[in-house]
Amino acid sequence: MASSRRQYPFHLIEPKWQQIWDIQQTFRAFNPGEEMPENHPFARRHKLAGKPAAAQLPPKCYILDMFPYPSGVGLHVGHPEGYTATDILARYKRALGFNVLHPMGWDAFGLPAEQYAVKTGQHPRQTTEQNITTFKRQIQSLGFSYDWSRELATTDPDYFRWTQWIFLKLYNSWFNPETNKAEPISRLKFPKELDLEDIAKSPEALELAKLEKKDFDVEALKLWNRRREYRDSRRLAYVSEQPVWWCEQLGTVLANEEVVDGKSEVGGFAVVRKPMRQWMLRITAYAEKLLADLDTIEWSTSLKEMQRNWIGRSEGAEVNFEVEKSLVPGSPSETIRVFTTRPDTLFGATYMVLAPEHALIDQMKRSGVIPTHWPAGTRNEWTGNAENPNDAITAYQWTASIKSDLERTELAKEKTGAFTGAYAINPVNGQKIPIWIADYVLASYGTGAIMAVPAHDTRDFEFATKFNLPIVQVVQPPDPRTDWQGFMDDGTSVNSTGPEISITGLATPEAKKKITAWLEAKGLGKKTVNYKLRDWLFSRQRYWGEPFPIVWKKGPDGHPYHEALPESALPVLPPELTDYKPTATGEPPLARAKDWVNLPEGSQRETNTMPQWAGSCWYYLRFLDAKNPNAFVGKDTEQYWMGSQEPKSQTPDPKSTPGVDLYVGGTEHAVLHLLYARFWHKVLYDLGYVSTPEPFFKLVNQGMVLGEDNQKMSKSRGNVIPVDVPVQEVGTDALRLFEMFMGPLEMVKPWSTRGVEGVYRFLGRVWRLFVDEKSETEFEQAETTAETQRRGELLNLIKLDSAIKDVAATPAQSKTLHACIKKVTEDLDGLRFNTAISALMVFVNDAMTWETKPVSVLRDFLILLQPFVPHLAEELWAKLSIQNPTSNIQHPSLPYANWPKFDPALLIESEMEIPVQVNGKLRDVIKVPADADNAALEAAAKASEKVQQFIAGKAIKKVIVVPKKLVNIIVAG
RNA sequence: GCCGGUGUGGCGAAAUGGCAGACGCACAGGACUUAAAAUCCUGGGACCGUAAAAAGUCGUGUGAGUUCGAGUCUCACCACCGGCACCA
Repeated sequence: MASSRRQYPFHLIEPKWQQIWDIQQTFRAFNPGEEMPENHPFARRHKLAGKPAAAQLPPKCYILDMFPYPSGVGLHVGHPEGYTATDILARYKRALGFNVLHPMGWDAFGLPAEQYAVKTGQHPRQTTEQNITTFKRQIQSLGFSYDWSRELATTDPDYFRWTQWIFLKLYNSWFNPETNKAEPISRLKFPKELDLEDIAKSPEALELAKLEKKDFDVEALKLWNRRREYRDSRRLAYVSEQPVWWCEQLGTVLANEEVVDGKSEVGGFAVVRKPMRQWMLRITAYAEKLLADLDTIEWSTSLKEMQRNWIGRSEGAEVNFEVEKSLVPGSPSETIRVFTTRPDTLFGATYMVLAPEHALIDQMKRSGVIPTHWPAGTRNEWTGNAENPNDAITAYQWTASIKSDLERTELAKEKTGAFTGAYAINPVNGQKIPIWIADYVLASYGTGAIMAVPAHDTRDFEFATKFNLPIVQVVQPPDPRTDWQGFMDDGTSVNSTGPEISITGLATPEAKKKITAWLEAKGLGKKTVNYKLRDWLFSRQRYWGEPFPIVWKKGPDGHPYHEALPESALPVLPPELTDYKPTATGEPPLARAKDWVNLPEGSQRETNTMPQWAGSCWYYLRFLDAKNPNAFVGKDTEQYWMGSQEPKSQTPDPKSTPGVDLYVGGTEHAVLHLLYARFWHKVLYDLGYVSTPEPFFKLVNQGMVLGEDNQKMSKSRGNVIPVDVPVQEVGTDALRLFEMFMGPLEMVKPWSTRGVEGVYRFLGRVWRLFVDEKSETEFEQAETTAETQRRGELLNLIKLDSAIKDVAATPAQSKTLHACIKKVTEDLDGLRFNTAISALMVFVNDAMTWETKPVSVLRDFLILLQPFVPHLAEELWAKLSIQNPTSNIQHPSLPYANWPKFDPALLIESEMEIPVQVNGKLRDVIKVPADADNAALEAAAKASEKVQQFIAGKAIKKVIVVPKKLVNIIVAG
């Protein structure tokens, strides 16, 4: 292809316009109150030059891409798909009159730069900056209309100081269940026993006493400690010692969301459960809001479903089972609390299972509920090889603890467990049921304990079958032929009558209601909602991330506690290191910087860093006000860009939506970034820092672009096409156009080099629709001899085709144009880029045959073309303007030219072609006047010769006439 | 296993319940050219026909249904893609 003649001089046109846009700052978006340069095309379009901008700005439109992680490899042709879609929309919305915010930045913290640093000693900042340079060059070569003045990187101290600031807001807030929102921690009410009765016991008094007398009130200190613990345990950012995912190869802990199939999402390394002290964010407090508010936003069903599944809400009941009293006199009674979604099956509970890590197990050992010998009548398959219950439990707990979760899930083909020797009492019928421990019950979900109903739960059924435990039917399937064993759906309760309560004969929903009410009345349980969602593990043992604005101190009794740094201490910069590995003792790399860690007054800095997701949780807010030194975003600015606004009555009539108007990105962030960002946004909303409860009003996932071989693009397959290749060979405009022409945005679709050439040919046709062939030949000859730096000017040699005249359009030409306007406009509104492009092609195919080409028609066409193919459209627009100055005076800048409005009157035909069917089969197409009434249509249809062949001599039973559409004649026989 | 999505020519794909295959790729024929490239014009679902047409029949994963009429709506099934997966 390289040897063939260029379709048009894109190699000169594209750099030329990118430079003009850059110098003119064409796509700079203006904030309320910002001064606008006199000659900026946006100011001219909206007549805002020299006026106070605040009140005058047109409605906003915020169009956002998921900002990339700048890897060293650069972009391949799959990357620009989403960027192209948003850019087309941004340019379209500008033409409609919106104030469009379309920014780009870098999600730049991350593991690859750090791993490279460990290997080579090169500072991650240096690697990151190099990668950003590469990415930026490539993205800029694609001609997107980003406002680069708002560019940001999450690794900039001016950025992450506000990430740390938001962390302080989380740290200094708690979730008040009464108001159902986050509130400052200062408003936390202490329980009575922790209330300060005596000012002398206040922390301040305590500190004074300590300093002056080297002595303190022990009681006051205890109270002070307990108050602090109480408060710290309720913060939205809190420290917790609990089993977390530890990845040895990555040298860090990971969040639930970052662990896939028992392996790290990054790198696919093994992960193990390990109890560690970690920072957590209380996302579970927002489970209900995160779920409910999905109904208020326009996301794809599949994406919403993914979030719903991840949040995993289930309604059910908690039920208390008394453990059968121990033989030790005077020992306290114990209760096992279980969660079930099927309280209606309570009569079928024939045993109980505790997770191996359940805290009650140790307590039961201590209280003697667990017997020292196997109870009489214990079956052989229940005891295994263990001498006594204690040994059995200890052995099983040990086996379970050394299993990784990979083994626990992947190898769990067969159920395992151990009998504790103890029994519980089923509250509905007083029956004694054995208590087991088994790792198919997870400590982290519900109460960590279950009542097992083997008749109506697959897992319980498997377990009961293996260990020979009783299986009792309590639900009758609606269809009597269905086997009740393992029947899990709704049916009718049977065998469900006890001394105080009966639900026999009730349908499942009623049975649930009745038994739950009874449990509540007896104090034996209550209606409960459970979520799969866990709190967000928020610390990482890494170097290249945001340090926590937290220090650790020791109380007078030596007890460590944490404290937030003041806002004035932000940003907390990471220390300079030469070695980026974790320490030999397994501490994070930051711990190597002793001078940094140990503060003069004796406290120590937190050495964990935040996860990569922190920076991306709020970057869309920083874009609004990227340079603001005083706030993470200015209040008026936030309200303008994120708040919903009444549509202003002007032409055109744009409407704004709350939050980001359009967010486009890959589906890989469904339960990571998109859930975390919603969570932070809701906290900021509760605290009054943002105007909307949801950040992203409309979200579209672009489908993946596969390699030409229909496989996902990857280095190992060797099918990766870097963006630079098509940009060199056919230009950015052709690349952009093909990205959108391949098919619907959301679909997965394969790359096609031939296809790119096809749209490139189309652009050549557009070019030839406008330019004079002779002048182009002269240009080409001049180009071969000209010096490189003068070539850009040679474009001026190219003249417009002499058929382009400043004359009125013929009716047929107007019709072609307006059909195109209608289709492109409607398709852009529906994000159907591929069909919009086909409409542009239809227009060009027709216009190529015109003997005279009216300037006004071509100008409107260029406005339609401009969002897709901005460089070529600008070049042709400029030529039209130069050669037809009078007619273009009110259109100085193509990106801000008014989007044409389609006139339905121009599309009305005088004659129409109407298909005629006989018995539903097409037999003829007849020409009729457009205003023909039903009777005339019917008569014309019957008069058709072809139709006559099928209806002659037959009885007409019925005639269906659809005005302007079709006639269908139904005949007998 | 559960949830979501998608099945239409050789290929990417279009079609408010109303002419299936717009637009493009690939292909074939022609024009221009010494020739090629580029460009322009023409053709095209399959089958059956025919010198060539016309006419006809069948066609949107499979099978049923609703309807004057179904790619589109309903039910059942099959295949592929994505997500979740001992979550009680």
